[in-house]
Amino acid sequence: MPPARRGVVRSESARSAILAATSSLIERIGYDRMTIEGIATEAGVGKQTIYRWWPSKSAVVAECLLEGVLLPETFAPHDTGDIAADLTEWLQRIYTFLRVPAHEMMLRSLISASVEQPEVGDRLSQRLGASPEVLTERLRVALDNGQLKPGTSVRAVCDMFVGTVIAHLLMRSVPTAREAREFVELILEGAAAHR
Amino acid sequence: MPPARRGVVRSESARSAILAATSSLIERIGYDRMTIEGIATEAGVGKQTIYRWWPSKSAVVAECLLEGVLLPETFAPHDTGDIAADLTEWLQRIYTFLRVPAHEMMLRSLISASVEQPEVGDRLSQRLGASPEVLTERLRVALDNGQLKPGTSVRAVCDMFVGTVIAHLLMRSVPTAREAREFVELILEGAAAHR
Amino acid sequence: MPPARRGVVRSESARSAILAATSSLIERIGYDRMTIEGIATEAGVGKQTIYRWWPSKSAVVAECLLEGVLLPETFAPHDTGDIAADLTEWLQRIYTFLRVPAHEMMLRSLISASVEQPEVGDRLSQRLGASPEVLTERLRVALDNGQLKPGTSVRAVCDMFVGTVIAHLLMRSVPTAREAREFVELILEGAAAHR
Amino acid sequence: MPPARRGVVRSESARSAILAATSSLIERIGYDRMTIEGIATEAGVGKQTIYRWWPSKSAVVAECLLEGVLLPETFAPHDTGDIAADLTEWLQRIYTFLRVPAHEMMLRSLISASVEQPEVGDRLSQRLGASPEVLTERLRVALDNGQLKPGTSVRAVCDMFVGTVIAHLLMRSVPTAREAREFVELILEGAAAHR
DNA sequence: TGATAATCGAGACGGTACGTCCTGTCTTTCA
DNA sequence: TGAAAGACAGGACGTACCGTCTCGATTATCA
Repeated sequence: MPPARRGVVRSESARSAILAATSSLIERIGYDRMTIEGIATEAGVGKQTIYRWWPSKSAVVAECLLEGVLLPETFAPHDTGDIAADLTEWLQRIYTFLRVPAHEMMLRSLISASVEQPEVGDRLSQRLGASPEVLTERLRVALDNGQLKPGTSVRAVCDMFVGTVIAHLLMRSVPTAREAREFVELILEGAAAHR
Repeated sequence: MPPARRGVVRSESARSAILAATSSLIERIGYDRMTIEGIATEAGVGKQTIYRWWPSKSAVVAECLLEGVLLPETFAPHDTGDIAADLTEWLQRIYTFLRVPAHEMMLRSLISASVEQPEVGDRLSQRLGASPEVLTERLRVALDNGQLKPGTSVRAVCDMFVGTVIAHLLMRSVPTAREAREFVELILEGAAAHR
Repeated sequence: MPPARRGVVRSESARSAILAATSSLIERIGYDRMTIEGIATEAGVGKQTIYRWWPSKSAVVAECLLEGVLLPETFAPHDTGDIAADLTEWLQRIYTFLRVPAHEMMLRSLISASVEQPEVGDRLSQRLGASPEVLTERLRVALDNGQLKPGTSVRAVCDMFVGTVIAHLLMRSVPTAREAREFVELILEGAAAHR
Repeated sequence: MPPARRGVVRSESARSAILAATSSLIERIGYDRMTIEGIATEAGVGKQTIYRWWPSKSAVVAECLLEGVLLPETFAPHDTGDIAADLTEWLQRIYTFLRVPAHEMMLRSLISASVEQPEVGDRLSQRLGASPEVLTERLRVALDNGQLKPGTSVRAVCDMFVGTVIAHLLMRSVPTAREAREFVELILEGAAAHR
């Protein structure tokens, strides 16, 4: 039997207030201008309560992403059987989301956080649907169906998708729906089974 | 004719000392931990001299990139006639560069700076060779040679290359030389002229 | 033949603009918050033009006092033959002047300047009429008339008058007309010829 | 009942270190050249800890005076029964003290501080012994003894003493012992009961 | 049923950096 | 060649946060 710790347990209400405050602040003022003190005040919590459970601002953000407090929608590609159509629609959905300035800023904030904390980057690409569990799965299905050329590196395709989204965020140029389609075609033709 | 301003002109020695100090600091401690005061001290310059000419830390970094003080090598792809070989070699050169931890940190720093200042992002991709002036040119040659399928969006290909490099930086996973080759093949097959 | 100095001579208009600006600023914001740069801007003059001719802010103020730009009225005691009445009226005139807040602040400013530059203190007491040339003269007349006891130290009486005014300025308690009269009586009885 | 504040209380050690540092600096370099940053460094304290408890440099000085950290001796006049002798000795003691350059500078510093903060002026005259509690008491005794003329304004006499000391400080002319005696005689004769 | 132990809110603390303001010097151009 | 304009190195300002700490109050377990 473990030594069975004594004393008050961690307050769930404090924890969720912190995550909510973080989420709210990152949307309103962005990651860089958000401060630990600001989070604490917004959450009605002592600063120490944050430092007790998280080592850094970026760690709090990472947990926000994990909990879905931040970026609640998950951009998983659908499966209609047509891989090109599915991916195009998925990419367009992401770009549509990014056309809302608050969303664009928030995602750019998450890139900042990723620089400090790689974990945030992982969770971010997970949310975008470009994670092993989601996009990979969809691509594997396409591979099995013969829609992709055997031997295609699923990971490379993922990286390309995530990378391009990030590159566009950094350069502040969200592509049009048409460009998104061209982009998918470009990649898929490389990976397509040449019938 | 302009009113012909009177008084001392901007000091070139102060300007270059600031850029040199910025470059040195970003390599040694990274963008986030670098401060304006630190730059001023390192450059032997008053803080105000920095604020007089640049609005922010990221703007100084942008000018460093422009001047080639930071990241002096330009990763332009060669032109041996074989587009696949050239791009592979180019990508491998970048990844080799990134395998030096100081370089990796510096590029990650530049991503941080890009979040604040889109201009840094532009200059960064320029330095990586993935700019209209360099990579584009190489791709256009390949297009003309018939090595690429007509109608291929050169910009999309560029974005993909830059994006992937950035994605790998954020996730701290620099690909091997073999993965770099696979990656080029994947993209180029999509864009290749099907002979 | 004298060496006949060449070039533009000192600009009188610049000099007077500087004194006027100093005077205006000291009235509006007080000595401590007034800056050399502020004077230069207000006077439409280069900073160096001030530094060329005066060693410090307080020296400019001293010259303002000397020129009568600042504190133009001179508070000389009259001579009606009755020394007590004359000094009482004189002191009341000063205290009436000080009851205007802007004047009180200005005089307090001049105390600040005196701490840095004793010359300002001299000029200040001169303006108040408590200088060798004015008050002393009036007292000497009273001495000769037999209104003051022989051997009275005229300088001591002056110091007492100036000192009391300064003490009241520092403690922000400007005496009433009645208190001023009592004050003169107190001093003069000590110095009065006991008939 | 007050809301019973929670959390850490004010650190007494920080407070006294600040007062000690202020006192030391004002003696060494004077009020005007003393800076808040200098005090903080000297006291081994964060700047904010000073700003948290005092609104300005002069307020810190005022508290130093109150605590007796600065100017620890109090120049109270003695009571030997002879009011003239007591006051003369008292004034001479002050002037002897002022003949030490460091002391003279310190008192001049306190005049600077008084301009900004009237409270400093009050405390200063208190320390000089010319406060309601000390000099007044001595004069009242003299009044009761019949050494002073009934109706003499004790406050006026006080103001005159303090004022003269301040005037001499500003004009950098510390009187000799003989002048101090003459001065007391001048005032006291005015207030003396004419036997 | 206390004593013990951990959490909580609050916020003071020693620090670092911010971005602004001013100092006193120096340099350039104009009249 | 004096004056305006204003850049420069330096340094202090007062503010904002950092991450650590201590306080008193509040639970929850252990003895």
